[in-house]
Parts: sequence; C-alpha cells; structure tokens
Amino acid sequence: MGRPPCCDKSTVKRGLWTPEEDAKLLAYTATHGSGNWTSVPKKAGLKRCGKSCRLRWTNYLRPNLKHDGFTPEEDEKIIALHATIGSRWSVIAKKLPGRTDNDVKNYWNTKLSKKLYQSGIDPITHRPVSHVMETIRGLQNADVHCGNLSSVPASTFSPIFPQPQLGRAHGEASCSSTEKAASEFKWTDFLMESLLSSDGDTFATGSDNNAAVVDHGLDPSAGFMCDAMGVPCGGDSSSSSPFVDAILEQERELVSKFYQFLGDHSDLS
DNA sequence: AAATCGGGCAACCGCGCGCAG
DNA sequence: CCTGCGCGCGGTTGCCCGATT
Repeated sequence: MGRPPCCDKSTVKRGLWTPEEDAKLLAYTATHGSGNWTSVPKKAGLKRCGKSCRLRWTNYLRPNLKHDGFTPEEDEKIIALHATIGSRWSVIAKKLPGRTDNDVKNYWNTKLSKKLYQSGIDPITHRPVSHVMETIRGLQNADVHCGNLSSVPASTFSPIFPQPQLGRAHGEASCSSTEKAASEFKWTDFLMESLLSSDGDTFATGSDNNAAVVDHGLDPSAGFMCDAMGVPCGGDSSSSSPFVDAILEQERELVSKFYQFLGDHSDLS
C-alpha cells in the first residue's frame, strides 16, 4: 500500500502564486511563524497544499532572501562545494546566506555547469574534459572488474558519478589493502580542507555521525567513497534477495555498456 | 508580424528520514 | 518494535518570455 497523498489534488489550487496568496501566507507566518505546514492552508485561508505553502515560503517569501544575481564569489563557492560534496544543494545553500537550495540548483543547472564545461572543465568530475575522455577510453579497454579498475586513478571519479560498484553486486565484502593503496590520493580531501580552513566550519548534515563522516569527505547518505574510488569497502555488500541481485546485475551491465558507448564516441569530444 | 525555439525559473513530485504515539 | 505523519531534499516538469527565423 502506497502512501496516501498529502492533500486532495482535485480541490487544491496549483501553479503560480498570486500576490494575494503571497500576502495571506506572509500574514499568517508573520503572526504564527512557520511550521505545521499541513494546517497552514486552512488557517491562512488558502486553497493550497501545505507542501506548496512551505515551498513558496522557503523559496520566495522567507525573510532575508536574496533575489539578485549570483556574485563571482558565490560562483566560486558553489563550484568548490559541488566538487567536494556533489549535488547536495541544501548543504551548499546553507553556505550561501540568502540563497535557497532551489536557487543554487537552478543556477547550477542553467548557468554554472555550462560555464564550467565551456572553460574545459567537466562539471560532473570537475576535472579537465580531456582527462575524463582519456579515462573513459581506458575503462573501455579494461576488463570491467573491481580489481582491474583499481588501476584507474582514484581522482578520476566524481562523488556524484562514481565508478560502477561491482563488488556490491557480486558480494565482494571489501576491497583489498592493495586496492586501497592504489588510491591513496583523494582530490576531494584537499578541496574539503581548503574549504573548511577558509571559514572554519563543517558541513552540518543533521546528525553528529553524519557530520563526522562528511568531515572526512564521505557521504553518509549516498555511501560514496568508502574508499577514494567510490567502491564501498567493508560491511555487508551482498544482497540477500535474488531479485535485488538481478537488478544490480542488470544495472552493472548497463553501466558497462554506457562506458563502452562513450568510448566508441570519444571522437565527438 | 507570426511562429518557433530555447533559456530561466517557479513549482511539483516522490522518496527518505526522524519522531511521536 | 511498528505505524503514521510531517518535513526536507533532490530530481523533474512545465510555464513564461525573450531571441531568432
């Protein structure tokens, strides 16, 4: 059984907000504060979903939001943070006063990623495009297997586009120490260090454990970079379900074909 | 002037997490 | 421990509007 919808979509208004609706929501939050969004539409006299009210308030009506263009300093900060933690827009937005995650996400998707690419930097890996293409060609020639991939420099893989996680599908519990040794250098580490030293802060992620993990350049939610190559090391890596194993196997094949496709079309770059 | 295209952005959707009962 | 609910998040969609043909 799926989760029931938060509101009746047939009776709820959708689409752009009118100035009158904004005024009602502002008036309500000014006197009652934000929170308990499910009851806000009723109390504020709005025919909107509570979720829609929350979104409108956090992305547009909230006090101290900046509505002007991004500065070059903000650009630099976004790029550096994206290189370090990937597309965790809420974390990035917290580092930019007056900006929302939606702002940052839209700005990245429409402007910054293109700007980076035009300047010869791959917006996914944050490495020179030529290096990325070289790596893909290397992968095409390599037998796609966890052990063989250890020969590929660890810095090749992006946190948000890690290499195929084959060990997980085949129940390989962990990578060997030699595999780890081959990837001692973590380019994200020095990015993180430079960021942290610049403002002396850490990335709050909602729990102490998570914060500690992020401090070491790891992503507690996505599980990327258990070692520097994006291959999970340690822990239970196999699924107990044949169904899940089949899906993982299928995913593995797709990733392999994808890399092969990129290699076949490397002349397009 | 009209039609089409494409960029930018606001809003929506679905999922995961945390918490209270 | 389980379940339901509220909230926050990232990804995606769709509308608006200026540029181009």
